Amino acid sequence: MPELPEVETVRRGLAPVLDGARLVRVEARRPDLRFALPDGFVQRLTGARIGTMSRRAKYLLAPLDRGDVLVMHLGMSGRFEVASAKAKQKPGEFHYAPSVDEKHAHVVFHTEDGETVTYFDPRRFGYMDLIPAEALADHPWFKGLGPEPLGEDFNTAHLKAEFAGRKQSVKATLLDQCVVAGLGNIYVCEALHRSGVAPERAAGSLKPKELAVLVETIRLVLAEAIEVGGSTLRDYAAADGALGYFQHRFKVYGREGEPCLKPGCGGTIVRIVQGGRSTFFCPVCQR
DNA sequence: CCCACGACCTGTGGGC
DNA sequence: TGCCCACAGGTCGTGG
Repeated sequence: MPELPEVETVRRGLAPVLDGARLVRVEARRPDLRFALPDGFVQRLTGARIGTMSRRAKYLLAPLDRGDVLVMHLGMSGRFEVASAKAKQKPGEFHYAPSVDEKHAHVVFHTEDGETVTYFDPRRFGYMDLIPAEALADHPWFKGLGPEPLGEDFNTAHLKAEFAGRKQSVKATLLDQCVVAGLGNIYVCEALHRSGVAPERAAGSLKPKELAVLVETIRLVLAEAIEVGGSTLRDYAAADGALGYFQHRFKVYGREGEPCLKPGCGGTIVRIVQGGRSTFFCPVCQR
């Protein structure tokens, strides 16, 4: 479920292997993911050294010493697996089974240190591109992006300005990456539930107090998810090297028909469809 | 300009 | 057991 917390968790899992690493071999096992891989993808990466892995919204960024930035988006089903050379030396502790999903292993990066990073993506909604560093900010994928929800530019004043006069539902508005960058279907549902705001409300109808609560709640929900991802990341790393998915107990998402977990609420979670996507909420405590 | 909706692609799980 | 449909974390383009 690659929303911001998952992408951040993936970044943290890849950083120890890719930060400062030189790529000695790159395999593009098919010419395209969601979009065609850029011209010379393999050649432009082979021999390049990666700087420090970073993240913007749901994009992973690997800056190269040649001036390009390798930009990666996980789409719906993208994930990485790391096969560590060191890990292979301790077969009792680590076990990597590269053939489990060979069919969807679309891109493979080999580092000078003997590490292998494999990108899997069954649905192929993910994508990669090489973009000159100086052109990143003006690139269509990044130009209109809203602030990072965990940064200081995301605050009540920002949300007030973005929500002002909007008739669109607050659910759909929060999914808009131009309003705030990195939220997805799950964490919007979770943040609205925790804030006590009904998803069908027009964004422009939220009161200042509700906006303030929403800002703080979004931060909390994402920060907690990153924390969970961090601890799960250690488990995964110890188990099989897979990155990108982890367990999380959600309060509303996927809980249709189950009792609301807000203390004293007593409501039942319902599922509706907004913009073709499922929204889960409690009609009792979300108003 | 704003918004709803279908498309993209494949896998999985539930119901019959 | 097998088949068919609904649905799945995200964007992007089209059309009203």
